Parts: sequence; structure tokens; C-alpha cells
Amino acid sequence: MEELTLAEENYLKAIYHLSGGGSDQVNTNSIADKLKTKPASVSDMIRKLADKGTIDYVKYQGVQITNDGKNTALQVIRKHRLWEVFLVDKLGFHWDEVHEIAEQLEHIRSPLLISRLDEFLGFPKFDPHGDPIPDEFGVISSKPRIILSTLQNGTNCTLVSMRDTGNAFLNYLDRIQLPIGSEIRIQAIIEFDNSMEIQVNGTRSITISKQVADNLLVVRK
Amino acid sequence: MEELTLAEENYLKAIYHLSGGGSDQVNTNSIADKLKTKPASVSDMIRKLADKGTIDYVKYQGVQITNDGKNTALQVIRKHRLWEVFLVDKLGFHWDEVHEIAEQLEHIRSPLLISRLDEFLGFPKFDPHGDPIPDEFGVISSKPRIILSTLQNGTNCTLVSMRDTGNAFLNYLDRIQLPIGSEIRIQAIIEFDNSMEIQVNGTRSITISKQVADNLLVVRK
DNA sequence: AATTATTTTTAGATTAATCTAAACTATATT
DNA sequence: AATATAGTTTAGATTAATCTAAAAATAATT
Repeated sequence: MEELTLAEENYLKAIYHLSGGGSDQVNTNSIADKLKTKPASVSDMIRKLADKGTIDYVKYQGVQITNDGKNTALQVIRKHRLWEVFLVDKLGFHWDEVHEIAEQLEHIRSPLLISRLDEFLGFPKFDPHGDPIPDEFGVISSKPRIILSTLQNGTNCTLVSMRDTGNAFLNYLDRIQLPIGSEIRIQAIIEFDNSMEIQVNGTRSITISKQVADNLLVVRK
Repeated sequence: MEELTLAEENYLKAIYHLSGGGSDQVNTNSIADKLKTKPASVSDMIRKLADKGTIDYVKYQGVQITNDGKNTALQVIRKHRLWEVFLVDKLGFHWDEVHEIAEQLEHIRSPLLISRLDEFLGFPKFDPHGDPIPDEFGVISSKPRIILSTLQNGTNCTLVSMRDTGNAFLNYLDRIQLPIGSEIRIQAIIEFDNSMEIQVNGTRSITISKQVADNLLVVRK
């Protein structure tokens, strides 16, 4: 494994994400879109990455990430998500403020730093957006946590955590009796204001605003 | 103030340090030495920095850092030292393992991140090496802490903290009755093994090894 | 199947940071 | 003052990452 540049790491991460975890082929234009660069630049970089063995590439046929490339991407993603946890849990940032900073921090090179950070944070399994954190071998063990408001009508899921952990929000959840572990079924999504009618534990139905659904993290059934 | 590149930040920091806080002129070769680069590269960069107004430069006469450049350098130094405190105090690194990592972290751009980190660390005034941390305006308020073993015979100083904070070392200091706040006068430095004979609080004399003196931080009287 | 449209690649430049080798300036020494 | 040495700058290349414009390949449409 050769040393990759910062730009190469970013390309691999983009390709990993666009390919849905490494399975699909990815075309030049979509990479250019994602990285806000031009297709010509992508063509150049693609050849470099192929030379280093991190992607398989046939001209005009798009690219496919290799195992090597996938591992690199997963380590960068691991660092990104661990730093996000640090920023939110330790420094008091809100989850929607941390992406930019984590984009920078994810390129810091020091395996020891990352394992120490992981330990300091209590070996978290998810970042503040609910995305799973790969382990040091790139393995993602846990099911992804999803924001309730992004799910479709009819979906069954379980409430596993909150994004907003302020007292105002937690008190509200207490009042409407919606604790962690609640079984949720989406019964209706009101088009007007995107509020949701949900069934809790197969019995009572309640309505929650879009703002509330934005802050509930669930795991699909 | 324009945006500076990572390399430009490193040059300014080097010039700041070499100039003794911005006062002295700095010559091309010493910058090249410090940054492990070639004089030709330094000449190129010097012109760029002069164009941006961060240094004053007359050909063949060396450079002098401007107020603008000094501020930039001090902010980078501030970040470097705060991250070092984080690595040692929070992640359990030893003070001599953190420089490399802090060299990377010091270039992360986010004023908010740094003020939050500062708060999280309890607004420290010194880094783990005993060097003072500039505030957000670049002001260094506190007297520098110095490693005892670097001082000359005859110096008077006060013990303010330890670099090694392991129990073995702290117990030893307890045993020889050398607590924080002790007034120390260096009475002799033994050439053979660099051990030190010191007078404590103007009364009793004790001898400490070089290794011990390496781990005692003092402030000059 | 021919043409059009889209996508991708190449060719040629540009910017930042670096280098080696050669030229130049300043300083020190006889 | 002339010359040798040390320090500095310029000239010309190189690598990484990007760009625009033009060429080439693939896909879509009549």
C-alpha cells in the first residue's frame, strides 16, 4: 500500500459512496459532480488511482473500486465519523455544523491517534448523523441508523437515539411517551407540513412535526 | 488578509521562531535548514510571502516578519500547542510523541473549532513542553516555563509543573520533598552525568539526576 | 442505420511547491 | 585591492492537481 495524497483519498471516498459500498460501477461525470470538479480532472485522477491499484478502470466504461481502495476509503470514513463524534460529544457542536471540519480532520495521518481517539470517545458505533463507524479493519458491524423523516409511509422501525439531545427535546419526548426502543410504524405523512402520523408499539397513534421526525434516529425492521 | 497555503503557514512559523518572536532578521539558509528544504525553494517562497505582505524582504538582506505575518504565525502556534495539550491531557500521549501529529492538526481551519477546543481543555496557558499558548489575538501573557535541565548554573527559579506525570515520578518527588512551588537555585551541574545539585527554598541542598531535571518545568525568577 | 446528443478522454496550460545547476552578491582573507 | 568562500538568487525542470477546448467514443433517437 503506497501513500495516497489528500486528493486521492477524497476521490476514493467519493467513489466508495457513489458505488454503494463498492459494489456498483461509477462513471466519470458523477464523480466530477460529487467532488465539484470537472470530468477532465476526474479522467486524469482515475488513471493515477488505477495505476496504484485502488480502482479497476476500463476506458469509457467507468470505474470499480478494488479491495485495496475500499479499505483506504473505509479508513478515511472511519476517521471522518470519529472526529464528528468528537466534535459533537466533546466540543458541543451541533450535528449539522461538523461536516466541513471533519472533512479536514479525516486526512490527519496517525493510526495511533485514531485508536486513542476511538477509546477516548468510548468506541462509538455511530456518528452524530446516525451513520455507522467502520472498525480499524474496515468492518461495519451495525445496521445503519436512519433519520425518521427520511423514511416512507408504511415503514416499520425502532427508535434507537436522538440527534438533538437538548433538554427541551428530551422533555418533549418524555411528555408524548416516546422513549428509546419504541416500535414505530409510519401511518401517514401529511403533505402540507410533512408532519407524521405514527403508530407506537402497535397501539396508540400520535402526530409528530417534521422538526421532531428530523431528530429521531431509527433502525429499519 | 488573504488565505495562506499550508506551506506558507509553515514558512511563517519557521521565520517567527528563527527571528526570536519577530525581532531579528532571518536569512535564507537558516530557513532552508529549519524546513529541511533547499535555499532555492526558500528564495521562491520568500518572494511570494513578501508579495502578500507577511514579510519585508530586500534581496540578499534576509527577511523580517511583519505584524500581519506575526499574527498568522501566532495563530498557527496557538493551534499547534492547544492540540498538543489535547493529545497529552485527553488522549494520554506522552509529551515527546505529539509534535508530528500537532504539525498536521495546526493547519485545520476553523476559528470556532479552536475556541471550543480551548474551552474544552480549560483554557490552558502552556503546552506539554512548557511553551506558552498565545490567545486568540496572538498575545502571550505568561512567562515561559522552562525545562530545568536547560538552565545554567546559578539560576534561580520556581518549580511550576512536571512533564512526566506518571506515578513513579510523582512519588519520587514526594519522597525528596520537592513539591510545586519550590524555590530552586542551581548550585552545580556535574559534568560527568549532567546531574544537578540544587538548593531548595534557600535551605537544604539535594542532587537530582539529568533525567529528573529533564522533567521539571520552572519559571525564571 | 444514420444522425444527434451525451459522456469521456486527450491535448495543452496554469498554479503551487519543490528541485538541481548555474549565476550572482556579499563577506572574509590574504 | 584582489581573490576565495559563503550565501543567495535565477533559470529551467518536475510533480500534483486542476482547468478549457477539442477530439473521440458510447448511447439515444429518429
